[in-house]
Amino acid sequence: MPEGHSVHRIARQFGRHMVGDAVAVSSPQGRFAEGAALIDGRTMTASRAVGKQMFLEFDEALWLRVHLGIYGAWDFSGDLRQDATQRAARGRMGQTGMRGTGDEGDAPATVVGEHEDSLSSIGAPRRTRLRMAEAETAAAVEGWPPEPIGQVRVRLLTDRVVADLRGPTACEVLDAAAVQTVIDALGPDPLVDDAQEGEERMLARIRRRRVPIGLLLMDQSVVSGIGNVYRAEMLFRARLDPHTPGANLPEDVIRDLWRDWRYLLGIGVDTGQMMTMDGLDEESRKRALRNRADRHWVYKREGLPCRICGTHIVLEVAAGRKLYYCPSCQS
DNA sequence: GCTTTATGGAGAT
DNA sequence: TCTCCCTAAAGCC
Repeated sequence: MPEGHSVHRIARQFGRHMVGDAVAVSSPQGRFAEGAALIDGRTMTASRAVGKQMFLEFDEALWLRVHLGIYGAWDFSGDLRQDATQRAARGRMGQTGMRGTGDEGDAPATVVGEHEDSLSSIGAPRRTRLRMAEAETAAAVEGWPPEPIGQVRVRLLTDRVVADLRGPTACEVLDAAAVQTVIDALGPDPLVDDAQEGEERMLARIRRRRVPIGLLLMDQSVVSGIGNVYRAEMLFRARLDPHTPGANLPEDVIRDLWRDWRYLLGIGVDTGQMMTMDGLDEESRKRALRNRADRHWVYKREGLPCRICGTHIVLEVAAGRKLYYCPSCQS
């Protein structure tokens, strides 16, 4: 369940491991059989992310658009090695397979790990494999390519790497014009748009709305990539009442929101985690990495004391989504 | 075992 | 504002 940072990370994964290669495309589950046939065997030529949307280009003509929604996930397995330089640059992500669901470091059980030597008898490339259901994993690690586990909507397979997609909200093949139409409808993304131009776009889109800022930050036509976690955390960091209409916000407050999003997204893409309490001492930082409950200011902390003032964090349902905030600090 | 929950969004009303 | 869809894992007997 990704916000913008993980979608960018996934796009980057495809850029590293599949762009430039011929890809066998299939739909083990069957629900994407027609779409898969359109791009099967083509070479992947580009990988892009805008907000929570990802676009994979095949042979410079057809694009696969994927939106993961709440449940969607990509699982990579196979030979995910890089040369030494790239590997060092990638940092911890290079150590394991990757599940594109968000905080990759969150659940230790998510990654089974590398099996560098375990399959040396068949000379298989080093592979990593996601744990779906524990009992099935051992079998899945054997052989290449691995058997799809669970409901795999799309499988992208090259000589060395396989990527399985499950549970996406959107998965379709588009031409370039249709891709542009989708992108045009989206608000600015700090990793796509020029910093200044993006700031102006977000500012304009917020200032003309009477809708509460708590909803506007989640509106992908206002600004791209913010989800429920970043929404709650950004509002706290700005000490903003979520109910404030966008049009009532001073211009510099909105500019600061854009800059904070740019900042947080950068951290998220670099680390794979939604670290929203920067400036922590080392011990707190380690604790935050170990334990999701220690990672945020307000998200999922309803009823707990605010880290700043001690007031109990409030949970309110807004437009069907859970909104967390401190009624004292954010007023 | 069964129920609940999740970092989304589209479409109907 | 409501309903529905998508799937896996955590939580709760």
